[in-house]
Order: sequence, then structure tokens, then C-alpha cells
Amino acid sequence: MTVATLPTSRRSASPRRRAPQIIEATAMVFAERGFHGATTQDIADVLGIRQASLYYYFSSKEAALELVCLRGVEGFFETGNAIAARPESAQKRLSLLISSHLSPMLDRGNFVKVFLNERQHLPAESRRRIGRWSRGLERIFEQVIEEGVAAGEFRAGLDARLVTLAVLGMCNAASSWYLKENKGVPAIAAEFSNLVIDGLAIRPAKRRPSRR
Amino acid sequence: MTVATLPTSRRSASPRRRAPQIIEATAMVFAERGFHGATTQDIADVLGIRQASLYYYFSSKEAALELVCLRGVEGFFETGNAIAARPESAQKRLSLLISSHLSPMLDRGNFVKVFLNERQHLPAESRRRIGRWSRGLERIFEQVIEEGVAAGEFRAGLDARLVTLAVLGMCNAASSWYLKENKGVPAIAAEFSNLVIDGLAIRPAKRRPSRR
DNA sequence: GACTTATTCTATAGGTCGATAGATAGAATT
DNA sequence: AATTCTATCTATCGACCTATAGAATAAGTC
Repeated sequence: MTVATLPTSRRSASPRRRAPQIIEATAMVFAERGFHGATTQDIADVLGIRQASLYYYFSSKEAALELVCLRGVEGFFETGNAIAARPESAQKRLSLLISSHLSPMLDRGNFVKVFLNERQHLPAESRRRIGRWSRGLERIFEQVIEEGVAAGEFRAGLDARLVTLAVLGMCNAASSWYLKENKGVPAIAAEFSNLVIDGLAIRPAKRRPSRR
Repeated sequence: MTVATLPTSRRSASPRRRAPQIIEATAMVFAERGFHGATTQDIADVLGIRQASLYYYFSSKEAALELVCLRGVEGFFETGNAIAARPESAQKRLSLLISSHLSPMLDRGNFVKVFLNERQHLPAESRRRIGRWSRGLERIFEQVIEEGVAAGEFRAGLDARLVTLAVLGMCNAASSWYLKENKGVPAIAAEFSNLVIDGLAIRPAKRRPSRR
């Protein structure tokens, strides 16, 4: 005995080299069929391995969901915060928020989708932990909108909470159709920004006496 | 033969009197846990009956989902069409569309929620059938928006498809938070309409600085 | 009160799925 | 060459869940 084989701290060939692929496949399957609708067999099929082999990479199906969800939210809050803190107009910052909220759909669409649709199935603890991130992001939007009102950029009297929910709902919905529709993320972001900032109606000549 | 015992056409005490309650409970459970996350036992528990007794009311869990989804979409298309056909401005009609799209959440929130989130798990045939309704509604929004552009009410150059998806995403998202937030449907509809028609920004007071 | 119809029950078959245990093949390390 | 570590495999258990079959009860109806 004696120390014999040092607990092998650094060494090792390269542990879990395939982990990224495994979690990618998991995200894909969860995104497609939902957490409860998907079986671990489905995931294994995508990877071409046996169902039981997955448990080398995660300890339970729920743990796998948590991994996917985490990669689905990571970054949102931080970049949101950074944008909100910029010394620019509320309009500009809101546009940037919308754009940055949409952009992860390019490279992590499945992760985001799973986070949005399946986080309710997380075990209580991690659900609440992840829920905090979510609410934090809402507050960022809400605050920028309120600042816009205070600065006289946005209409007075609007309900910042409702507007926040509207904008986030609009953006989040994109995760369910952006693959089918053939629109680039920048185009979507631009159209959404225009809609939120300026609306659909034409500016000048407000409301002509409805002369038909 | 002869007529013997008339196939009991009218008579009978009153068949499936409890059916409405059963489907209501089903909608509630599906809305809460999702189709695959919910068990027929969960539904039975809500009703205080045995799991197997449910099969007197529906022939399979999937059939139950279809019933719920149908009540979740019914009416949307018809009332949408009626609104689109009115002889009013595109602005007004779009506002009405938004409002009528939100109102079923008052009395059939769970059905709408299940339709939105779980319809993907319907068997192929009914999913496509129900999908037609959905796409029909999208086209109604899209067309009203295009008419608004043609009539010079809405900005030229906007992407009617993207705007439609934005508006519907915004409205549909409400099904997931309208119970937690304490906002009345009319207030939500008003805020959303204002947002979509006029946007957040204050008009640069081009002409006539709205009297003060 | 006999009969019929509506509703719920008991019991269980049959299938699927998540998870564990232990073996094995191959690569890297010593 | 021997050893260690990574990754996957085989085999299987137990739990849960949908759905069926048929009995039992309740609620009218004649």
C-alpha cells in the first residue's frame, strides 16, 4: 500500500471526449420529442450506441435534461446585463437585447428550445435555480423599457411588465419556427425591432377622419 | 327482424353526462404535466375515480389528447375569418384579431395551452388535420397585415410573414403566464395592440404635437 | 318491481422504459 | 509487456403505465 498509485489527478488520456456529441444528440432528441416523449433508446439510436452506454455520460435522464437546459440559458443573462449597462439610448439597447436574444438560435437552437419547453420537467431544485436566470433576464428587459419611458423615449403609461412578456414571447416563439421558415436571424431581429420600437402604423398624418 | 327493438335512438337517460368534467380534468392534467408526462392515473385522481374508468369516455390517451386539442382550436379560425372580412381598417381588424385570439384564455386556457404545446404528440393524421386550422389562422393575420400595407396604413416593406409570427408568438405566449401575472385579458389585448400598431417609441411630433 | 342503460369497479395482461452490474475491447501510459 | 483508463457492451430487474375484460353498482324507465 502506502501511497501506491497517487489518486491520478492530472494524467488520463482524455476523459469524456465524446461528451459534446452525446449532449448534442440528447438536445436534439429532447427538442424533437419532448423530455417525456423521448426515450434514452432514441438518444442512443442517434449516436449508434447502446442505451445503457449513455449512463457513462450522465447519471439519469433528468440529469441529462439539466445539462441541456443549462447550455440553453448560459450566456443570456450575462450578455443581457452587458447590453443593458451600455451608455446608449433605450431604443438602441432594446434592439440589441432582441438581437442577442435571437442569435443563440443559430448555433444552439435545440438547447434553447429544450430549455424553453422542457424546463418544467426538471427536478424541483434545478428548476428553481434555472428559473432565477430566467426571471433575471425578464427584469433586464423590463428595466430597459422603464428607463426608456423615464427618458421620454417610450410612450408614458405603458405597462413595462406586459411589454416585456410580449417581446420575450415573440422572440422565444422563434425557436419553434426558425428552422422551417427561411429567414436569417438578422432579418428576424430587424423586423422584430422595428415592430417593437415603431409598430406597424405609418408615422405622419395621424388618423385622418375616416372618410370612406 | 322487423323492427323488433328500435335501435334505441332517442331514449336513454342521458349518456355521458360527466363527459365535460372528464375532458376538463384531462385538459388540466395535460396542461400541467404535458401529454407524456401525465398519466391516466393522474387524470383519474383529479376526478376521484379509478384509472380504468376513464376508458368509458375515451378509447385511448391519444384520443383524449385529440378531444382536448380540438376544443383548444375550435372557434379561432371562424371568428378570425369573420373579423378579417369586416369593412373596417386593417388597424382595427388587427386589434380585434389580437383581442379575440387572447380571449379564449379566460374560459379555455388549459385547452388552448394543451393545443399549443402538445399537438405535436397527436397521431399523424389528426395532427395534420389540426395543423390546417392553425395555418389557416396564420394566413388570416398575414392577409390583414398585407391589406394594411396595400392600403397605406402600415409601413411598406415589412415582412408580413415575420410580423404574423411575431404577433402570434406574442399572443400564444400569454397562455403560459396569464394565470401567474395578474392582468386582465382586456388589458393585455390593449397593451399588445398598442405595441403592434404604434410601437414603443414616441412620435417625433411631426405635426400637431397632440394637443396639450 | 322488473328491466335497461349508464357509470364505475376489480383484476390483470402486456409492454416499455430507466437504471444497475459486471464484462470486454481497445487505447494510452509506464 | 504489463497496467491503467476510457468507452462501450450484454443482460436483466423492477417499476410504471396503457389498455382490456368482465363484474358490480347506481340511476332511471316501463
